[in-house]
Amino acid sequence: MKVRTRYAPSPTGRMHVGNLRTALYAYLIAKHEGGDFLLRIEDTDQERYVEGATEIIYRTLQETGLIHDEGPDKDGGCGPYVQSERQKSGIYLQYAKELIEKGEAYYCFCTPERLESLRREENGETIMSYDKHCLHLSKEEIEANLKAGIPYVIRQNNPTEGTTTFHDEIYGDITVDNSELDDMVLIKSDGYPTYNFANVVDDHLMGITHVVRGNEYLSSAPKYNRLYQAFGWEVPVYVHCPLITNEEHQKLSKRSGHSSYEDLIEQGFLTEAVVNYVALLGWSPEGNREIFSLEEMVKEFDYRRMSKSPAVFDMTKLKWMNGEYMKAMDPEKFYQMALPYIQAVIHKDLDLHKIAAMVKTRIEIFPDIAGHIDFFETLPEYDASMYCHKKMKSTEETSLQVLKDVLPILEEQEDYSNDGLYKRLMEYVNEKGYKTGFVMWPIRTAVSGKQMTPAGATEIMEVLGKEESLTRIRKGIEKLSK
RNA sequence: GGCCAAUUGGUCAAGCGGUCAAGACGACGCCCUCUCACGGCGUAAACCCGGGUUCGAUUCCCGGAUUGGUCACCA
Repeated sequence: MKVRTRYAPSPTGRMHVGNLRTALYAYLIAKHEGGDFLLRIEDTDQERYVEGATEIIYRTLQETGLIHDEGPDKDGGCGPYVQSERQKSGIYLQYAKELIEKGEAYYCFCTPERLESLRREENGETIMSYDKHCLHLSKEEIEANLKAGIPYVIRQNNPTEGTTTFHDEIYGDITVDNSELDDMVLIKSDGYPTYNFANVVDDHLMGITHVVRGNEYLSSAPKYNRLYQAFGWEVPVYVHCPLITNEEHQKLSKRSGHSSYEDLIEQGFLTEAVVNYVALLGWSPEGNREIFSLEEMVKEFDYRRMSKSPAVFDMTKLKWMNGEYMKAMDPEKFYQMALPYIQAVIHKDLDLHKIAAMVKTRIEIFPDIAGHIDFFETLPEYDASMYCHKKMKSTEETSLQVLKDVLPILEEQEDYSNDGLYKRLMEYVNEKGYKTGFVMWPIRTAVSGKQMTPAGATEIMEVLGKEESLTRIRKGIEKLSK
């Protein structure tokens, strides 16, 4: 049978990295087997619906390369793929009624007030379990209530004795007492299905073979089994993904600042790196490789190698991985992407290609660029003590001497290419019997005003050009002469 | 609190009864070097705690501890 998985997000905002990973795994499981990956929009909660959120979903899937085979915009014969549209056709109510016929569900007319009285507080958490009050309503009472237009929901009728076991590919068999199974709402009083119900109905109708979802649904999974059984449907393969947490081992929240894909992109991360990194949180390939393109992941992915325990989202490692992608990137593409960050700092007419190349192996994320190249634009204020460097054996005195020696040489020098400058300066170095750094350190300091730079002295001068380089060196001499 | 799950270095993780317990990030050190980075080499750093089972447990079983998830007319 052809593998079919789906990603079924709610349009409530940006795509959380946990959701992104779930979507990724669903995609990989399907594609690894040559199956189909579908997109279904679960918008049954009109209150939480966020304008534009559906577009974010499309865009994110597009950018990350998780291309769906079927979805609202790609009819594969299982449509509609938006739950609110499916709802209009009345399918959920129809299936719920089928369950009522079978005695697996029942109408509930309980008021919010009565429900409220069922709540209790436990460790600051409000918890509630329904008492099957309306299960015992007579046929006549139900008819009367319905006729009177009293608002109702439809609840699942779960047994109170025995146990239910369901199987998860990652977590194995999980058995719970049926007494733990609450009579969850299937159809809300507004006529919309709940997530739990719509999910089961739609997954079945759309022929989903592997249900890939977050581990937070693990505890409600037994109820799903009961639903499938009640319908007499085949239970799909469940693949629950371990949680992704923040550094404090708490569920990633919007507050984390890096909880969504778009947050990360705004922070200067590359899509490929984010996808690659997130894939490795909760899954490990065979062997020691860590850098994978999406295509390579499709080939390698085996959900049996997923882990059960939650993983901390480690920004430090993501940054490292991003740096790896930066270094591996095509130079021209890197230049294009880095350009806005460079131009935010450099307004002079300098060779931006060269500057981009300098910075390529030195940054992890794009915003790092500014701190590396700001000195090209203007020479920062710096202290004369910066000329002292014990390893280069240079002091303020020796630096002054070197700069004075070198100034006329550089004034004469016509070829301001990196190679040309280096060659000429090395002549001076050799002539004097100095160490290279002894001469280069003061020059680089004068020309950049910084402790560290993304390039050597001569390379910087090449970009700065003769005039500016000389100005800065003279300024250095002046500073050291005081 | 009930239920469920998880538990290997700071983090991601390999391991699936016998290993000096992989690898990666990070940290630290060395080399390379016109600074910093890149690159190369290396060091430190872990099986939550008890009981079993077994000739032998990180690995299997049972308890405990800890952490997390869940207990909505949200998904």
